Amino acid sequence: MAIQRQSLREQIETEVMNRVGAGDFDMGESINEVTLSADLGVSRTPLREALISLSQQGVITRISGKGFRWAPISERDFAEAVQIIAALECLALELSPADELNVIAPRILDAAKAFTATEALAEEVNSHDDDFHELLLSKCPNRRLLETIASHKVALRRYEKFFVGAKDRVERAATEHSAIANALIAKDLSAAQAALTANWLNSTSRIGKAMASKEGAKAAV
Amino acid sequence: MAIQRQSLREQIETEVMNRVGAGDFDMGESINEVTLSADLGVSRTPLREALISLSQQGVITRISGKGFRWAPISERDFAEAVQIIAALECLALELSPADELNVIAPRILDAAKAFTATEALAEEVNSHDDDFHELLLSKCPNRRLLETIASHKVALRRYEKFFVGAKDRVERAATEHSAIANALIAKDLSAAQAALTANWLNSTSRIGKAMASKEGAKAAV
DNA sequence: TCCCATATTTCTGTATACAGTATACTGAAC
DNA sequence: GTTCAGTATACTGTATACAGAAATATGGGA
Repeated sequence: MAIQRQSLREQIETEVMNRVGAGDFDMGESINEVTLSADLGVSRTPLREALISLSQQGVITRISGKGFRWAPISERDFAEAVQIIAALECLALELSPADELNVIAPRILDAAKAFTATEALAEEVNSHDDDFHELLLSKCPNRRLLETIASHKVALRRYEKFFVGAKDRVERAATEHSAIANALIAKDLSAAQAALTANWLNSTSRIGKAMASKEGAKAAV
Repeated sequence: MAIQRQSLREQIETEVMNRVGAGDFDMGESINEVTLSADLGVSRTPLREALISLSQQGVITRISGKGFRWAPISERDFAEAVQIIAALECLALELSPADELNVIAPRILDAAKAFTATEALAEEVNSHDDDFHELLLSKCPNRRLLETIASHKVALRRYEKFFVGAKDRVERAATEHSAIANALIAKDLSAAQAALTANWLNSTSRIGKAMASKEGAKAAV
């Protein structure tokens, strides 16, 4: 049994990010360390350490003397992160040994198709999406690269709540992911990269619309 | 007058990195928080916060329960970081508005040539190198990207000491940088990207040799 | 001499305490 | 009513204290 005593700081980091994903915090607002630490049932020390870690990942901004603040969200901010992730995932594909990529290509296609089978539960869709990308990059030998990608994806969790309502999300993802997988099966790396980039960049415009409509709904209340 | 009271944590971070660049620490070894904080004349709290920040940048690794450790250096580790930086700087060029890039292209060439004029003082060479890349990316509108690139470059400071002895470094850099600049002047973005990538990847093989010779010198003592 | 168990020390991870700065509030002058 | 000064409060940044886990040293038995 592999009980891995996780440090409080790490637990706090994941818990905070779960709450961020659930939309429990107002992005752009400042963070009260005392309140939050009390809410989590821990002291300020490990909380601050977790917040510093998250600020390095772009989830939080820190202003000297004024403490921490949830990094504001915007379509532009989302686009910036996505541009980086897309480029890095393309690099990861490029660095993956071609033969190993061929071996897993069919499985990647399966993962892409698995989408359509799911019910539209938001969490389940997220999980499938993560699985797909994880499998896609699983043969990349550059571990630092994989860590960097993961780090940037953390920042995107601030936008999770905007995804829940998207009806056509499942179909789109399945289509786009299948395109990537098929390109890999055809041993066409640059086509796979193009499809992968398209997959990411498309999400930007989707988010833009989702944010606009949610903002409208919010204003109506 | 713009006095900006810097937090202790930030000062520690820069001081620690300066010492890393100077080769004051043995990479791969564990970090004693008490000793280091006493040496810096601060308490453990801001030191730990700085170390956490640096661990996010890949300068330090942390093992639960065993504290911090200087991330080991190796040619492979260097190569991993360089692959990422090269890809991200290429992306930054791609995202820079073409017209703005044209405007600064001559200045970029000047910066490339400025190299040859310098004496071979290690610090001055580093500074020129940084200036060149900073100017090159100055028109990139994706701020997150620029921060990410900077973050990865911090990790490379662990290898600074291996650069000092390189005689031909100045000429090589001048040549490679000029190639980048000339491609930009010719409005050939992909050629510029190729030259930029080559510039970075070349540094990997150079580091490999430098590490081998320094290691040999160390073993001889 | 080597190995293992136990004791001791060291060090990390977390909580608490304190100081100084930023913010909010109150009240008086205009 | 508005503006400014002065005071009180809240909060961050840093230092210190404490508990528990690792690492190291000590000693006895094979």
